[in-house]
Amino acid sequence: MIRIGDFSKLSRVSIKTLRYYDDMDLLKPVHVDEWTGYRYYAFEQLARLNRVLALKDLGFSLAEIAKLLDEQVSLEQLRGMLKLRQSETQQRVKTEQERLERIEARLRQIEMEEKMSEYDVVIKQVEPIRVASLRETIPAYNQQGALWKALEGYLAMHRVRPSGPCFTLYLDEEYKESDVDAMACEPIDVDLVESSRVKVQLLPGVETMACTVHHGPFTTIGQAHTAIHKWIEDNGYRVNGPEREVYINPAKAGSQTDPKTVTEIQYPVEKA
Amino acid sequence: MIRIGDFSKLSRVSIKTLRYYDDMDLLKPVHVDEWTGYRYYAFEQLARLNRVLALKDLGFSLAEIAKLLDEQVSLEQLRGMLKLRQSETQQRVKTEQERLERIEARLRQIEMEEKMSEYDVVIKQVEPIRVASLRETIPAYNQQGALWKALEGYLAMHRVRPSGPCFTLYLDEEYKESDVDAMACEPIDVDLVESSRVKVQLLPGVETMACTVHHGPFTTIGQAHTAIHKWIEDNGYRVNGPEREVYINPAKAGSQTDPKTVTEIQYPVEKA
DNA sequence: TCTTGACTCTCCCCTTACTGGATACTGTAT
DNA sequence: ATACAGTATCCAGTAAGGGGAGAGTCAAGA
Repeated sequence: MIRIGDFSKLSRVSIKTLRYYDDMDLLKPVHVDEWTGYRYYAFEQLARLNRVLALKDLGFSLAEIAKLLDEQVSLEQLRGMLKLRQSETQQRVKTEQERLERIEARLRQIEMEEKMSEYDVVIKQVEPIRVASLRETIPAYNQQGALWKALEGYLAMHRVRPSGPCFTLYLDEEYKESDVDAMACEPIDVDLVESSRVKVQLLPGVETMACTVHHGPFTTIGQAHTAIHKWIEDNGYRVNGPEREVYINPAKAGSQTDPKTVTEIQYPVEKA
Repeated sequence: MIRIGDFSKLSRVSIKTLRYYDDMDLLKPVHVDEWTGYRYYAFEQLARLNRVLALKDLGFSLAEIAKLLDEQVSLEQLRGMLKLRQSETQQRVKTEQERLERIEARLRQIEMEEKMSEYDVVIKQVEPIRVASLRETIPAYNQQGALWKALEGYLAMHRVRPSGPCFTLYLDEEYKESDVDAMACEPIDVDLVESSRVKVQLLPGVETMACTVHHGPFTTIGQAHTAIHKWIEDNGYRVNGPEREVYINPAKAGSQTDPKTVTEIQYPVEKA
């Protein structure tokens, strides 16, 4: 029987860690002096400690290891736990590799432009949402006035108030300067009768939505779209659905030049 | 100005997290009511929050992000931080991939042998160590008696006591049944004069040493060597130096059959 | 036998980026 | 006036230990 310091040197595991493993019931000393509290270990315990370290190295938590060692687990269970470990580790590898891609994209970006981008793009999950919508082909992006007037008038008429910020969906498959297929949406909580123009629908959620925020007048919103497109390409994504413009802080009276306007641009994407 | 719940919904960041970012000085509300403590945010703050999230996604800690955002950092510094992030992330990818290999090796092993191995192999770092040594070609592994008698006699004569467990180094490049080139080593702290047979030397440290523990008589130590060789091969390593047998709990009087014997087998390895 | 220095003990705080809960206060709609 | 949703602060906990304080223990030399 040897004391903790010697056992620590033999195993090259710190004293703190050994005491912690004692507390966690992972590796109890063979004897603890009743009066002094000194821990005494046996040489044979090195084998168990090695097993603990080996399992830790495979990615098991200490709680799992304690379970593995003390309730003797069947080979089938062990295999299952290893498979789980395997898939979690694969997931982590993937996550880190994607992070690496994003870092490299950032580095390329500052090499190219000699500055940090104005727009920070973040991937978020968007929940399904119920909206009152009005879809129409409009002459150009910046001519949505009539659309919103009609939709808001309809809601007001039915005494329904939106439950969140309104947004436009752009449904063209590709970029168009004119004759834009746009859908104005107002999120609603309650029921609402439809009309020939105004439809109520549940927009499906989006798992991976690339989002960025534009702060400034509508006239410059193209910059945000450009930045997010660039980000999507640089980071190995691909657009796979209609984008949204969410009017977080809408312009006064639909002004095109109100500098206090805040808009979130959202593109549904997938890994290319 | 909006309240924290609405800001949370807009940003899809939890209220708890927003309060935490306030505490951490990452994102202060534009206004805090003096009487109620209510936090009020402005729409414009979404942009900063997005920047925080984007940087977090690149792997920066919150403290680093706070620094990045508040002390405006030069482009050069930013590039440096990104490079650092890059190399750390590459390191993590590598670590996780190696872990994956170990998991897969374990899975293969239980498929093959239908049981968990007796021996758990762990990679450890071994410090440089000063030893008194006696090197000789001996007839077979299990005939080290004379070697140890001579070395221990010499130490006793000079009133020097070993500072740790003794071990044997096997210096043959390949496996040999007979005429084994072995070196008996006793770690020492103090100075010691050399003799024609006994030399004092500093054994260099080993970064990656594959270690396992054999618990049982010497006669069965071959199993441990077999197991560790298999592990080394299965896990994509290669032996790159002389192995050691460390006599953690030496057999009584050099007995070959003492069942209480504990020996650690150490092979210096590198990634193949 | 005494002393000194090395060891060991327990207890508490710290790390990261939050989450959950308890309890109290505030704001708004009916 | 009341109910209820929203918000506040404070405390505890997470994984796997690391660092340090203050007190007790062990072994060797004088």
